[in-house]
Amino acid sequence: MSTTQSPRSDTRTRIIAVALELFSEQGYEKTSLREIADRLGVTKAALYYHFKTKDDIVHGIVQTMAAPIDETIAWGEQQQWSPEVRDELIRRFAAGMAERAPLLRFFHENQPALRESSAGLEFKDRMIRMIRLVQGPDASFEDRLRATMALFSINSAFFLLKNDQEGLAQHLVDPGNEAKVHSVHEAMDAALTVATEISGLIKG
Amino acid sequence: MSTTQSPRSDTRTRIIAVALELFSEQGYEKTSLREIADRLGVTKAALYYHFKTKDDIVHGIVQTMAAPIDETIAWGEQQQWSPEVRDELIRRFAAGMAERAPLLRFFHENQPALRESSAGLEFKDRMIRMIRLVQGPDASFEDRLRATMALFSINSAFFLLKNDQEGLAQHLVDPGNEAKVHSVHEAMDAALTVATEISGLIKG
DNA sequence: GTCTATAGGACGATAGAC
DNA sequence: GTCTATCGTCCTATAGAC
Repeated sequence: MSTTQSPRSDTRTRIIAVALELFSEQGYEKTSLREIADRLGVTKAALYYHFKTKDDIVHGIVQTMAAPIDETIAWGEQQQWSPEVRDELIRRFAAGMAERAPLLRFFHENQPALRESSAGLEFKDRMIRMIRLVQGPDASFEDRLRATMALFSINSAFFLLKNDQEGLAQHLVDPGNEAKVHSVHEAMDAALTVATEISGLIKG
Repeated sequence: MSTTQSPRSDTRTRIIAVALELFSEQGYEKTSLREIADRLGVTKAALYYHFKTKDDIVHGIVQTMAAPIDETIAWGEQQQWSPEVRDELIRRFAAGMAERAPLLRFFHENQPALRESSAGLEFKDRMIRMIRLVQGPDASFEDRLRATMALFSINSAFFLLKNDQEGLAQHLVDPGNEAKVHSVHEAMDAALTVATEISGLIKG
C-alpha cells in the first residue's frame, strides 16, 4: 500500500464493511437493507445512492476484498509450474486470506445467493484458476481434487478456529483431549502445514 | 432394507424429494413453498398438512436421508480407534454418501439458513462426531484439520464431478489437459483414494 | 448525500369449506 | 388430504423534497 487509495467515499466503504459482516454472519438473503442501514445510522434510500441494487453491494465487496488473490493468480500464471511454485502459491494464498477470512466465509456460506450473481461467478472463476495453478499441467482427477483440498484447508482451518472460539458443540459427548487453537496466527500456521502436506500428494 | 418401510404417505415422500432438489439447486431461502407445491401439482396449503413449517421440511429431509451416517457413527463409537478403523470409517462414509450427494450439497450450500434451525444443528453435530471419530483421541489441531479435510474431500469430489458434467467454467482460458471424470463411480473411487491419503497424514 | 414516503410484490402461514 | 382465499409482514426499489 504505497499509494494512498482514495476510497470513493467513506460511507461507501462503511457500507461494504457492515454488509460483509452481516452477510457472513446471517447470510445474504436473511440480511435486509434496512438492517445494514440501521447499523450505519442511515436509511435504506441512502444505500441506493451508493449501490444500484443489493447485489451490487456484493460486487463492491468482491472488488475491494479480492485484490490479493488476483495478485497471486497473476504471479502464478507467469511461472513455470514446479512443486516449489505450487507451495509458494499456497503460501501466498494463505497469507492473503489470513486477514480476509470474512470474505471466504461469506463465499463459503452463500453459494446459492451468489450462483447467479456476476460477482459470485467472478469469484468462482478466481478459485478455479487458483486450483488449476496449484494442480499443475495434465492433472489427473485425483490431482485436481488434491489441489482443491489443499486450498480449502486454509479456509477450513478458520472455521475450526471459529468453532473453538465460540465453544460450539460443547454439549457433544466425549470431547476427548483434542487440542483447541485460539489465535488466527496459530490457525494459519496449522493450515499452512496441512495444505502443504496435501498439495505434496500431487503427482505422487 | 429387509423390512418394508411404510412411508408416512406418498405425498410426504414426494415433497421431501422435490424440496431437497430445489433447496440444493437454488438454496433454502430462494425456494418458496409455492414453487415446491407447483412442481408437485398441489397448493401451498397442502404442504402445511404434511409439515408444520418450512423448516420442518428440512427436518424431514435430514431424518430420511441421514440414516446411513448415523449407522456409521454408531459403528465407529463402538470401536477402539486405530488407523484401520479410521480408514473403514471413511470407506463407510463415502459409500453412504455416494447416493446421498444432494443432501451433502444442500448442507454445504445452505449453512446460513441452517445455522438456527434444529435440523441444521443436528446435522452439524453428526459431522462433528464423524470428524472426532476419524481424528482419533488426543488429536492435535493439525490432526483435526486433516480429519476434516479427509471427510470433506468425499464431498468435494462430487462438486468437481458436477462442474465437469455441466461444462462449467469452460470459458476460462487454459483448461490444459486436466482429466475430467464423468460418472459417480469414478468420482467416488478418486474421492476414496484422496480421502484415505489425507487421513493417512494423521499422527504422521 | 441523505431524507420521508410509498409503491408494488412475494412470502410464510392460517381459516375453513369440501 | 387437498382446496380457495386471505391475512399480515417484510422486502427491494423508486420518487421527490431538502
